[in-house]
Amino acid sequence: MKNLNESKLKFIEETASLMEKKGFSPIVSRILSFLLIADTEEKSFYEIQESLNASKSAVSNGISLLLDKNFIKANTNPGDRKRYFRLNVETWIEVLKSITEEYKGYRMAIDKALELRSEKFTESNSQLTKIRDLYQLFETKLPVILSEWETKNSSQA
Amino acid sequence: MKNLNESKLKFIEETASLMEKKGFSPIVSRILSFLLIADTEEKSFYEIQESLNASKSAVSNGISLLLDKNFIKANTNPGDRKRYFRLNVETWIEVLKSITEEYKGYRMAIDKALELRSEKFTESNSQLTKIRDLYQLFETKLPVILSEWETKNSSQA
DNA sequence: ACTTTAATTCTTTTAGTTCTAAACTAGAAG
DNA sequence: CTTCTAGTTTAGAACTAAAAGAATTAAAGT
Repeated sequence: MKNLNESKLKFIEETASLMEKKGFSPIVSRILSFLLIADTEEKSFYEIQESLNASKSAVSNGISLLLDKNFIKANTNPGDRKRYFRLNVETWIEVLKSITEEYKGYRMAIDKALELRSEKFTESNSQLTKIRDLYQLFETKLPVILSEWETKNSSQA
Repeated sequence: MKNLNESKLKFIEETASLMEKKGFSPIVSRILSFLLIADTEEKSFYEIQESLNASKSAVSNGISLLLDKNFIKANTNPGDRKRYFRLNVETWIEVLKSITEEYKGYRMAIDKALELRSEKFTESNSQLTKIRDLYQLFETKLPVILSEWETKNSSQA
C-alpha cells in the first residue's frame, strides 16, 4: 500500500474489519474505508488500485459491486477518460433507516416461534415474549429517533 | 429432516437464514431455530441430529460452539447418559443489550475518519457528521429504551 | 474386565470465495 | 484505421469454511 501514512493504514485496517463483520469482502471493505479517508474526495481506479496494492480485477469487481449497491458513485470529467469514484453517503443513511425493518424481521420470527411452540412452556414462553417486546419497542422507538434526527438536521441545514 | 411438520420446517429454513446473516453457520443457525420451536424444551444430541438430518460431527461442533458462546445450555438427568440441550435466553438478552456497543464502534470509526479527512471537504464532512450524530443518538437512546423495557418487565414479573 | 452408548476429535471431501494474471473490448486520440 | 488508455472479463490458483465419515475416547452398565 502506497501513499498512505501510518494512521490512515491503521484506519483502513480497523474500519475494513468492522465492515467485513457486516458481510463485505475484504477488498470491498478496504475500498470503502480508503475512500472514507482519502486526501481527495474522488479517487480514480488506478489510485484505488495502487493505494490498496490490489489487482485490477479485484478492484474492478469490488467497484462494480459497490456501484451496484449504490455505496459509491462514479464521475467522469470532460477531456479525461478516467472515472472517479466517491462515497455515496445517501445510501449509508438509507441503510441506517432500514435497521427498523431488520428488527421487525426478528420480532416476526419470534411471533411465529411463539405460535409454533407448545403453550405448556409457560416460563420460557414468557421470557421469549419479553424479548419479542424489546424488538417491538425498537420497532416503534427507532423511527422516533430517526425523525428527531431528521428535524434536527433540517433545522440546522 | 424428520418429525417436523411443514410449518416448522419452513420456520427453521427462514429463521436460520436470518441467523446466517448475523454470522452463524447454517448448521448452528438450524440448531438454534430447531430448539426454538421443538416440541419439548430440551432436545438430545440424537434428536437434533435426526431432526436436522445432519452428521454427528456437524452437530457436535455446532453444539460445542453454541455452548461455548452460551447460546444454549446442557442438562443431564440421573440414570441417563445423554445430555439435553435447550436455548439460553439470557444470552439473547445480553446480545440485545450489547447493540449499543456496536453502534459506539461505528460512531468512533466515523470520528476517526473525520479526524483524518481534510477539513476542505466541508459538504461531505457535514454529511458524515450527521451520520455520526445519528449513531451518537442511538448510543444515548438505546440504553433508555432498554431501561424502559427492564422496568416494564420487573413490574409485571 | 468387557461391552455399549454417547459424544468428540481427526481426516477428508466438497463447495465456494477471493484474488491474481492475462486476454480482451470499447472508446478516444492521433 | 491504428494506437493508446481504461477498464472488464475470463480462467484459474490459493485459500477458507462447512460438513461428512471414520476412528477414538470416556463413562456407564453388565
